[in-house]
Formats: sequence, C-alpha cells, structure tokens
Amino acid sequence: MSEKKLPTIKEIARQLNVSVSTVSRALHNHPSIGLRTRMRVHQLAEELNYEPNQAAISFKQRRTYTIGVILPNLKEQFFSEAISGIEDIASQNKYNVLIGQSHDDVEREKQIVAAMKNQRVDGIIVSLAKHTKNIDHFTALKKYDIPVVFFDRVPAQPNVNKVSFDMRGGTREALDYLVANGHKRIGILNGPEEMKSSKERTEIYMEVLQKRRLKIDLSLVVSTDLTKESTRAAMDQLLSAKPRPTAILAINDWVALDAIQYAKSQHLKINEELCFVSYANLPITSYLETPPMASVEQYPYEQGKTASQIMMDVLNQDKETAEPELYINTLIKGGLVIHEK
Amino acid sequence: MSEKKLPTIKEIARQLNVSVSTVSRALHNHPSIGLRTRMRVHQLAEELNYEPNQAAISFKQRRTYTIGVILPNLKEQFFSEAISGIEDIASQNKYNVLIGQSHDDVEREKQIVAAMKNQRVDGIIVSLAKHTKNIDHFTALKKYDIPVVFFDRVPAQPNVNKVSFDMRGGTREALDYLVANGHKRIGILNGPEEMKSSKERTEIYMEVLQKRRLKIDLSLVVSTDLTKESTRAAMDQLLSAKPRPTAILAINDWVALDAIQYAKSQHLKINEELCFVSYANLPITSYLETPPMASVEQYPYEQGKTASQIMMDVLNQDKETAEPELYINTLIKGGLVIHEK
DNA sequence: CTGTTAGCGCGTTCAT
DNA sequence: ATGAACGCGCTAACAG
Repeated sequence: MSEKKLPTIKEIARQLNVSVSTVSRALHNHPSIGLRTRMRVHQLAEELNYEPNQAAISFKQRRTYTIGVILPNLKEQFFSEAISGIEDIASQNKYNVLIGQSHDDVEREKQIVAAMKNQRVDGIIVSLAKHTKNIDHFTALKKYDIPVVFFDRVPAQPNVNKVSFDMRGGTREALDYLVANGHKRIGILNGPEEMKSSKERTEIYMEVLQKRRLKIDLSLVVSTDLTKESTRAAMDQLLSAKPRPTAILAINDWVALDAIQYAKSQHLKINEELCFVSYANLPITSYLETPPMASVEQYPYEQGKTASQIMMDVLNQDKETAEPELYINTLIKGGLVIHEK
Repeated sequence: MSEKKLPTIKEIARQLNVSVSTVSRALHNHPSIGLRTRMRVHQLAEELNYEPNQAAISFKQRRTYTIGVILPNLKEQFFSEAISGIEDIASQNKYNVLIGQSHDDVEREKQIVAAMKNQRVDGIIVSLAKHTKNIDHFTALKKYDIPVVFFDRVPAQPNVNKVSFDMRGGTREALDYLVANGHKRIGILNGPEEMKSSKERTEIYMEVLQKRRLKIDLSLVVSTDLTKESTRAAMDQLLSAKPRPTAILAINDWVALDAIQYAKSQHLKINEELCFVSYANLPITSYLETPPMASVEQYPYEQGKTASQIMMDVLNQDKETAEPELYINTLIKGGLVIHEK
C-alpha cells in the first residue's frame, strides 16, 4: 500500500525555489508570470503528475462545479434518459453531477436537498416526487444562492425555472390526428385526477372536440391509477359506452398496452375497430404485434439537456448584472410519431 | 438576492463567547465538554440553522463521502437499474454518488477517472467501456488509496474487486432447460467474439451438449454485432443448417426480438418449430405476441446493490488491519424465468 | 514580474 | 472542562 503523497503547489514551489503564488499563477497562465518560470512550473507539474486538489478549490472558491439532480427513480426509463441528457451537457461544461432518488417520498426529497446543500452543490435540477405540493425546501435555496431548475414534474408556481413537456400541444396534435382519421367518438384514458397532465388532457379534449363541432361526452373520459387492474376497469367503462368509442388516447404506453391487451381479450380488432394513441415512454413499440397506432414523443433526453443548459446559463450569468427575478419557463414540444405497420 | 452568510462554528463561538474548538467538540458530543455548554451550543446551532460545511470537511478530512460511478450509458435500462441499486445502498450509508457516462469511449473513460480523482472521490464503481482492454487508469488509483469495484463489464484480471453475472451458470441453466424440453439441435446467437460472455457461452454450450451426449455442431454457433442486419445474417446461417436447429439461445432480448421477427418473416412458428431463450434486459416481454419462451434474468439492480455494498465494506474496513491484497469476486446467479403464454 | 500574507471552515493537537 | 494555535491546498489581495 503506497503512501504516496499527492504533489501540491507548495511542493512544486519548494523544488523550484519560488513562491506558491507564482506556481499558482503560472499554472493558470496568468499574464504577469514570465514565460521562463511559467514553463519551468508547467514542466515540473507534469513530471510530478500534479493535479489540482478540487476539494481544496471547492472549499476556497465556494464553488464545487457540481450540480445535484433529484429524481423520483432512476429505474424509470424516462428519468434515466433525462439524466443522461443532463449529464452530457453538464460534463461538456466541466460540471459534475450528483444524483439522488426521492423514490417519490417527500421526506426523502427534503433530506436529499439538505445533503446537497451541505455538499455545496452549485445548483439543483429536480423532478418532483409525485405528491410534493409544497416546494418550500426548494425555494428556501434562493437564500443560499443555489439556483433550482425543475423539469417534467414541475410546480405550478410561475416564479421558478422550469422545463416541461407541452402536454396541451401534444394532446392537441394527437386528437387532431384522430379526428382527421375520421374518429368521432374518442375516449380518454387519463391518469390520477391529481396529475396536472390529466386536467390538461381533458381540457384540450373539450377544446378540440368543440372546435371540430363533435359531440362532447365526458363519460368517455376515465381514469386509471396506472395499475393493470385499474386500467381494465377503466376500459370496461369505455367499452360499455353507447356507441362505443372508436379510438382511445391513453396516458402512456404502459397503460395503452394493458388496455390493448384487455381489448384483445374482448375480441376487438386493434387499430381497426379500436385505435390507440398514447404518450411514448417505450422504445419497443416496433416489436409489438399491435402497437398503439401513434405516440406523442416527449423527448426525455432533450428535456434533460434543456434543463441542464438552463442551469449552466444561470450559473454562468453574471450575478451582479443579471435581472434577479427573471425565470425561464420552457415548454418542450412533443412530436406525434406514427407507427408504421 | 439575499447575501445571507451561512453560519459557521466561528459565528456560534462568537455569540456564545466560547472558542471554536469548544463549539466543534460540543457539536460532536465530545465527552469532555460540560453538559451545560454543550446544550447551549446545540441550541444556538439549531436557531441559526447551522449546517456543517461539507466542502470544508471534505477538504480537511481528505474524505468526501462521495463515490464515483462510471458507466457506458445511463440510457440503457440495465445500467440505470444498476445505478439505482448503487445509489440506494450508498445513500443508506450517507455516501453521495457522482456519475459519469463513458459512452463506451475509452478516452472519455480516462477523463472521467481523472476528474473524479481530482474531486477526491472515496472510491469508484465502474462498468467498463466496451473496448477497454487496458485498465491501467484504474489500477493506478491504488496509489492514491482510491478503491475500485468493477461490475458487469469487468476486467479479466484476478486481483481486483468485481461483481459480475454468472454467465456460465445462467447459460448452463438455459441449455439444460432446452435439452430437458427435448431439443437436440440448439443454435447460439452470440455477440461479438471479443466479448467475454460469448466465449463463456460457447464453452458451456460444448460442456452441456457433451454431458448430455448430444452432437456438437459448431456451425450452430454464430455471431452478431447486435445490429438488426447482422442478426438477420446470422439467422440466415442458423436456419440454413441441416437439420435446422429447433431452439436458439440469443445473447439478449433485443437480438432475440430481431431474430424472432426475421424467423417470422420466414414463416416459422415461434416457440413451436423454433424456440428462443435469451438473457433478459427488457421488462416488456409479457406484452409480446411471441416472446422468447424463457429469459435468464441478470438482476442489474441487485448487481448494483452488491457492488455498492462491497465498496462500502472496503471503505469502512480499517486500513491498517486489513489484508492489503484481498479482493472480492462476486458472481451474481441468474435465474431462468419462464414466460407464460 | 514575483513574494508575503491572509484567510476559507473545520478538526485536532497541545496547553492550561 | 476549555482555549490557542496550527494546517489541510489553494487563491487573491497587497507589496514590492
């Protein structure tokens, strides 16, 4: 076990018979250092394999070049793609990424925030836990000059940085597509009522049908708690409506798959008697016998990149000259992807 | 923009008219501090909302309570589940997790290692980039007392900590299952030759067939580079063998799906004329019309947890008393999961 | 151009 | 039981 001490600027200074500040400046290519000494310093640093101690620099500069990312769960594909985007942008900007999973537990979320604050992360990117209503633990970070960027699961407040999916636009596109394909009775398979997206979906449903002068039947808007059983029950409602809907817009691919499975068991011909469109979170629809006929792509990787870029911008903007109360609210446009047969 | 300064022990000391060392000790419940002062300190710390500056502590203690995790890609489900396990165990032990994606680029991998070293992470958990052969950039970390735990994509060297999937055992189980189901001609759809797993699969193939006294035909062992086209070409080979194999063991679910798609296009009845077994990396086989009939589950989340636990053990073991050259090599046993129809 | 000095916040001797 | 003083590695005034 080698007890090799890592070289420090002090050591370099000693060997070169110069002061530490000279070494520090030389290493940073400060203009006021003579070319000659600068070269000697660089050379010895090279030889000794000198690497600046980031822990010391973080301490001194009160900047860690680390951003914290808090998400419900890394296992979910949506989030792992998102963090992949976050990390890509961050690393391009020489930032480190610290992760924490809230597991959709508000208490855990608070703990992570506290831990990250103590770690002195430079900023926090977060997708809120499912039931987080109160975001005081995040707004309090403003006092410590730790910027926060919310993404995907964002709070309703306007005075925060956030990037989220344009649920209204995506839904509008999906419904327009279905109507254009001749569907007049369209069912909605929503998530839990509390979800903001459910409300928005219903809202756009009414908007589009009204514009197209189609009859609005709210019994065609049902909810599932996302479990297979609940989805089946919801489908039961939809399929027993008279007349039966000819198309269903489902909250996500998983729900759509469960719904399709159920519809099949009822001997319905998928994408003929009954069409499905859902919001994409699966990469495998192409291997399915009967996939949804289209999906609204939400680009999680892009969302992550965008959130990360906003964070970089905020961190790099001059604290003095910046407008203090300017917040960024980005909507990611979804694209409707038609699945070829 | 509030310029609120974070409270420090110095500040507490000032307000209480005691010395910083007293405060420090009181906060750590050092026995030599009078109960009275200790309480006063704790109370004021509470009031001021004092939080120790981890950046300072990291600097001073030369310990960051942070482990670095380097993986090829966060988007791949296997890895995101693994890191989920890593993070769960780490956070239970009050460790932070810093992530880096190598994107299967060796140079990038080296950069990340360097950056993490400078960050003074306490240890590194890594799944190697696809083509990393030389692991000097990891073994060099021993000089700095930074332990390394490899997982999944591990190096061949024996003198490292590693946790990997028991490919031999899983393959044996899969082949035994096929033989038990009456298959005598079994094809192997291997990955690139360089992959350690491909060699092992072939090895076990020969072992099992020999033991079962079945004819070994190495023309039934083919390779794909994992792309759809390559898989089709490989399937062409397998299907043109005389007699045709009745079962195929594929390197992973994606390849199996491509192979199944192709076999279907050749009008073969899946799981009747031609059975598939593969290694699980997809959660959705249950929604497929014709899934592989069984999968060898590799438990990525468990692998992550195990790797993380090993890291925790290594970090907590007494550096003085520990055997210096004791390395842990854990094999994760796979389970064969039969997919019900 | 270069050196001296003073911290950053904390834990830790060594005194008292 | 408590305080004074030092140093971790580095940057940044301030002095020449």
